Amino acid sequence: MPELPEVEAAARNLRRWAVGRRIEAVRAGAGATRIFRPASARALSKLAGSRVREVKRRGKNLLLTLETPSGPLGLWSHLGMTGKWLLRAQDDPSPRFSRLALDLDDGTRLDYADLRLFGRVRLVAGARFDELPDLRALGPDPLEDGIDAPALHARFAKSKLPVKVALLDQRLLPGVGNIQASEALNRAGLDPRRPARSLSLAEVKTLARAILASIRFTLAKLAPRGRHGADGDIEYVEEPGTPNPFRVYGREGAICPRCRKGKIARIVQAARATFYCPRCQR
DNA sequence: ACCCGTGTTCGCTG
DNA sequence: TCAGCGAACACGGG
Repeated sequence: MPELPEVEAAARNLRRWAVGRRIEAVRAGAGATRIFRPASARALSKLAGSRVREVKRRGKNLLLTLETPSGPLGLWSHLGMTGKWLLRAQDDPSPRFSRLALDLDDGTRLDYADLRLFGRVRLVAGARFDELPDLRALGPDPLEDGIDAPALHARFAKSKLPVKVALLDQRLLPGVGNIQASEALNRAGLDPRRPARSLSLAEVKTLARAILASIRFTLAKLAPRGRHGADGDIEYVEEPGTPNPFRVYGREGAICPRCRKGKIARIVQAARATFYCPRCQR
């Protein structure tokens, strides 16, 4: 479920699992050529023998810095819709849909698994992430840098899009996705159909607080999901059958958690589902 | 069988 | 040049 909170959880996992570890072997799974760029065997081999130095996150992007004999190497990972980094013992089989497997020097193996293949993993020469246009275009990260409400208000003033759709623009607020947009607008009491340009500065400030609250709320629900195995330090993040952790997303027909009177409605905006309370979101 | 899905990118239009 | 729109990507789950 990769929006900012899930990607942040992935970044924390990767730090615990891999920082300081040496990558001893690399294996490409089915579909690797689709997610891994460049997909050549030579590019893959650059990973072997490197050591993981640092894991950062910007929006939904994971930025790993590896140290190779010939200097720093960047590994940029975007989870798409269904991407996950998972840790296994090297003796255990890879998870389903593993596309890339990295054997670490402590007997564990990092697997990048991705059912739908919308995720991407790519090498960045010299770990110079700042030189990549797609990354440079991203606005400040809400969790790391906070939200500059006046700046967001100024950007909204130029947009003809409904505020819910405008929130998905990663150049404004990287990391906010379809779920967090619905969640934050409900918390803020704002109608997702309103033109972004119609929001007052006070409303944008309320929305900014709501976005941070929603991200932190979701992150707190994700954090306890890591587990220690009985006889080792392997931690699994997957938790099948967990209940819907969201307040309005996926809850069409439920009583609104904000006003406790309206019923959550589902509408479609820009071909994506939006959940909101028609009674209290104005 | 049909519809839906946490994200991004591409081609087209105005 | 660019904001906005719809389709495309891929494949399992309900």
